[in-house]
Amino acid sequence: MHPLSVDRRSSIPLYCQIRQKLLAEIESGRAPAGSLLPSEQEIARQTGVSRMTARQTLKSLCRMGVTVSRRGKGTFVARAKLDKNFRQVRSFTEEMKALGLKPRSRILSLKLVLPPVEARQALHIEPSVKVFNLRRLRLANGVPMSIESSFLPERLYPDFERAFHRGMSLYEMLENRYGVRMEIADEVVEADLARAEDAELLRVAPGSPVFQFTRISYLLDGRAAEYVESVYRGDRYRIVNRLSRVEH
Amino acid sequence: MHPLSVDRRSSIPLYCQIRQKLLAEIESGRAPAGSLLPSEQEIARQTGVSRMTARQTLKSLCRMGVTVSRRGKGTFVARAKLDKNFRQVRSFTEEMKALGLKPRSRILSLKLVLPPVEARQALHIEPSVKVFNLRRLRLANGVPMSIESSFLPERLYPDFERAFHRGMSLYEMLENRYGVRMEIADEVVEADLARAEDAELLRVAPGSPVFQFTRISYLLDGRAAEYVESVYRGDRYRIVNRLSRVEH
DNA sequence: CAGTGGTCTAGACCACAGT
DNA sequence: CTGTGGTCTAGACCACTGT
Repeated sequence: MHPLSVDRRSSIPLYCQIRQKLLAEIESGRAPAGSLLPSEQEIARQTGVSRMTARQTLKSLCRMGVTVSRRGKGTFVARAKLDKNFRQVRSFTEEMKALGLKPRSRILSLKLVLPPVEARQALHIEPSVKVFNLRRLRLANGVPMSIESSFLPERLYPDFERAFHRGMSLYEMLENRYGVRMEIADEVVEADLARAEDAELLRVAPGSPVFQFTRISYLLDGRAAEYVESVYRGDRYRIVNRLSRVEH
Repeated sequence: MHPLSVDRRSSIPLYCQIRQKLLAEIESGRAPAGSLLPSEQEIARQTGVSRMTARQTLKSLCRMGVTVSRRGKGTFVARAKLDKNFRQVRSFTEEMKALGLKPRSRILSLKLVLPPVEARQALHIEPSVKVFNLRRLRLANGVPMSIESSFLPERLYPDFERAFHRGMSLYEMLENRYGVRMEIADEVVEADLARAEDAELLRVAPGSPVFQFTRISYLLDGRAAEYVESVYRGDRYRIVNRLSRVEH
């Protein structure tokens, strides 16, 4: 294990600097799965930070799923980190890039519509109020991956229909143009069979296995700002998750 | 919002006491989604704890997905907490109880076998070494939910075949009898169609949508201690997840 | 016993948001 | 400007693990 050190003139928080060094040790294989990381005391001694700061480093790694800590024993390296993080709000674009794939989208339709009842309930919208419905086909390296149907309340996104163009990142645009930032999202995943029209777009046989995602995104003030239904190809997509024994 | 207080004679950590009170406010509806919780300073003032302890309370709620914190703004209540937590290592029994369902199991088979190649690779076992294979049908309120096939290395669990009986919790037994505790697990979920023999056990039509779970559980020292393949009925099971904007 | 992480204190300075 | 959460310090006592 390389000796640890920090740069106190840097604007990067000390615990982040130390975390980066420890992550480098782990990713390089110098700290393999099951091995013991330096203790809080030891990190504090080597770097000159206080024990609370050293502790913050180790807790952070623990929450990332990279390590496991046990009182009286120490902090141990867990298995190699997984490529997909199921816990974080991410756009399709971000997710595909993280997997090393080239994302692309095709807009299937963009209309102002009366929302289906599920979207209306999720968005707490009165009957007869219209919302924007954006349907897109999502591709990775040119291969169809999913169909995404977003419902966006009109009052939150005035003039959306004209402002949104192909190739734009929806989340970036909502944040930059409307100052709307999704802070948290609830997602439900179901296993289903591809319906004929979806199958055609996804280029799979009708009745093929698919994931059905339903997502409701919320703002800081608790308002629902997006309702999304997506169909993912079961043969090209998998959910990966790391579980911890304890609730942090 | 009720005034906060703590009992310093209690053995429950102060931040947990405060967290319980805040959770009660949220669950009762007195602190609805989008409302502002007391600030760190305010909690410290009301309870007499230090600001760092008050802070620990709010960070903990944030990590549980109950709140969202923003510098300069405060800590806001997120939507009602979801019933299933996809992040925590849980047995089928624990999970069903959390959903208010009555779990039951039927042992389909328990044999010492040469493991399939996937299990062998996951468990890092040499060819020709045998492992225990426990196959169980899982039921909730009497309705078949899933088929679970666990592969357990013989050397970790001597005499397992004779010690394990129906009705026992596998995880409890592994911990109590063998001192083996799964600290972390990696899980992969795929969408698939029910094969004929699984469909019969699950009482669904062949070709029905199912979730295919693959789980590898690890000990503190990084050793793989369990490889599990499960098939869940797609019509009775759904994955629920809460996503946060930030990586904690 | 010494070493580990878990909790806690009473301060400090900072970046950011809203006035 | 005040108030918020984010980072950080230099101590403290505790529960748990190993020898």
